[in-house]
Amino acid sequence: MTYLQSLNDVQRQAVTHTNGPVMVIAGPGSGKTRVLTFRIAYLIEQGIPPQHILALTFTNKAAREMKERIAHVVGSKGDRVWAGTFHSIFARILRVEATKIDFPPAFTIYDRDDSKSLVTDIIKEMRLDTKQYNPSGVLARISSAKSNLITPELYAKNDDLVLYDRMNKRPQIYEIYERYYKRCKQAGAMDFDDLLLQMYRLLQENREDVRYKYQRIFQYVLVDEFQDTNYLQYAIIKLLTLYNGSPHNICIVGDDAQSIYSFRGATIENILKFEHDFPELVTYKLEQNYRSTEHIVQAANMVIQNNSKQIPKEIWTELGSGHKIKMIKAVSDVEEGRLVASTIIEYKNRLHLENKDIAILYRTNAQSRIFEEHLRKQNLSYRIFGGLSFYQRKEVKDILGYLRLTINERDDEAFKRIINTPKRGIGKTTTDQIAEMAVAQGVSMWAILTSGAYPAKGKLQSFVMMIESFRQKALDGNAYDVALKVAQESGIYEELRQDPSLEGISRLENANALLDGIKEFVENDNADEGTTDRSLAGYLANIALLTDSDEKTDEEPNYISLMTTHTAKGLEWKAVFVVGLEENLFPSYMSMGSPDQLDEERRLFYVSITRAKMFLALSYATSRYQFGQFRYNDPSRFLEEIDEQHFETTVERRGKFNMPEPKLLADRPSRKKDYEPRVSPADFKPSPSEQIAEGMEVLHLQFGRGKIIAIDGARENRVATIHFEDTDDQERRIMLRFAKLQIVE
DNA sequence: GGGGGCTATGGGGGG
DNA sequence: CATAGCCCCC
Repeated sequence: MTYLQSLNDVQRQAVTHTNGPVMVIAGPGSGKTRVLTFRIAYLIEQGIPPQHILALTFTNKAAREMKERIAHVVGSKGDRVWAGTFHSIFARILRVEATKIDFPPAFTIYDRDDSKSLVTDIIKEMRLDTKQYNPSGVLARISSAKSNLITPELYAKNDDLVLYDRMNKRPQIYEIYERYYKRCKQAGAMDFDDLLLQMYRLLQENREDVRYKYQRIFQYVLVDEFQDTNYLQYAIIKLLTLYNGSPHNICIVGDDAQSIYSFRGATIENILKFEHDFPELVTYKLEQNYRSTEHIVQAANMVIQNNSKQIPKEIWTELGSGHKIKMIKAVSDVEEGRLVASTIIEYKNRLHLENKDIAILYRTNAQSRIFEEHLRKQNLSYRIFGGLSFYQRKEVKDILGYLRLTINERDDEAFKRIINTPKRGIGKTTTDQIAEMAVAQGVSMWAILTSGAYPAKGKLQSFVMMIESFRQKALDGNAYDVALKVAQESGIYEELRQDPSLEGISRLENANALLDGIKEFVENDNADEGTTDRSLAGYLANIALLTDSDEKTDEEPNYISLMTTHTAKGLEWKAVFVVGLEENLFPSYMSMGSPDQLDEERRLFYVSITRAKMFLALSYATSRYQFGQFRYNDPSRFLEEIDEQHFETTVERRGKFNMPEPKLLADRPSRKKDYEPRVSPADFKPSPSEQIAEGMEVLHLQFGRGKIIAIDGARENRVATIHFEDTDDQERRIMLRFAKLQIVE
């Protein structure tokens, strides 16, 4: 057990305290993954059979890393540990137990697009307005209800929820939820939340035999990133660990300061409830940071102190004071891209860093483009994580749609996707009629075609026969055989081959890559991802839960990483650039309204800066193109929370913080959420910028009515000084090239 | 009834 | 800047 010697005292205690409830509060870089994996290895060495250990994580990457490191210590028997994401472990169990909760074993997993399209259909069927009942918003309500274990029946009976919806002029959400729930069930489909909700139902509802079975299997339960669990996830964990006679062998690991997923229902309440539910709990705090040098750690400590609620702890490091934080200021998003790219080149030369040592972290995916352009210009190789996943590309989803309908004939979302893809002359009118009949009769669209309810003649007949031939193939062939037949006979291959454009070629490559992936899956008997199910259904379940960051790449692994701050959690690099540090972007304008949400943005910033081992650079742009408009934002409040002793350069300061190009900014920082248009966009007709002159009265979408006091600069660079009476009587300087202004007659 | 092109609209983070 | 809805033509 030599590995135990590599741990510090607290880490070792957390590893070897195996019986009873344990909570490990693990600061950034404090060796959390080591503790988790060594704990599992230690359990196995103590004689606990690996198949009785359950380790739940939030990402596939974390699960994979854990499994690899367990295998490193205990060898191949580590493979039998139940280690995976909540969603993948539950999907695996649900597939085995599906019939007990009235789902087909080959149930479909609806992704976000499927869910959204179904919700949109339902809203339209109910003859409601899709603007008032914005599908994403409705889906968010449904998702949040599910995460809080509120079924459609409970939703309708819940006064708070119903009142809230009524106040928001969406009183029928409860009914949409009801219909949505029924339709998923009818389609033999589960959305991401259902993987949790149905798992709960499986264990809870009159299924004592099933519950006992899994309580017996999972004798030791570990939960990573516990601060990110929602009410429902904790409810499931309790069903597995909190019962009469339970040894309470549960270990939760997390850090309240790194809780960044409340938007998907995560609640810090779970930590408080955990202490209450398991009173004999023993807590260990990992406070020594082995990742970053002092300026970074202290800056992080300072930032997080501004949050009101937190478990007291002080992160410290022995790695020396290290380098100070670099501040990069740009006048525009484009300049920010250029400066970051040139700083990277300088770092590489001066500090001998490689691409793989460097990351650029941004708040929103939309920011990636500019950095991408500049890195390419400088011949720096990079990889963008997140964004459109491989499995979300059209050509890939089309093939997957056929495979889905092949194994689950009730999968209406797949049906709608492929009925006329590629074009085979079955149009909207026909599809709508089939869909309408299916809803009216409470059966699947496929059933409408095959029961004779809708005469399947000609093109429809051929479609039915084609799908049936795929089903036949699925019976006597493997997943790859079916996929190949689909690609060839559906017409997808043909269509892609006929597209000679670069984009078309790349789409054909994607289709081929998908087939290769399926082949690999079929041939790989080692069950590396904890899946022993090599069937088509097994394949589809597996990839439904993969994200972009899980994909393998052929490229040599020496690239600069670009990803969102959320995706970066759990990762580390020698040099980290956190970019776009502006009010309304980071913190996001969506979070400006509530202190709780601002605290979460701050935790996100805390997570971001603690990814850096040696070099941290923070950047912002005073103006950026956003939502089709040039906008001016103040530097992020988070920057002011770091003491200037931690910054590399002392710059001329304006108040606490220096603001470049002060002339382009309003007199005082305007930290207001006045992003509601002051002028109705429907009535707004921007005038050509050449026509705008001194003395005119103009309208601006955000700032409202104003008078042009002066114009200076020439041609493209004309800047108008405008006095807006609607917004705090402020004067703003706006570049006419970008501003959209309407002249008032 | 089906297909293609255009306009309008909305836009956060993820399994 | 991407997708949905709409209009017009076949």
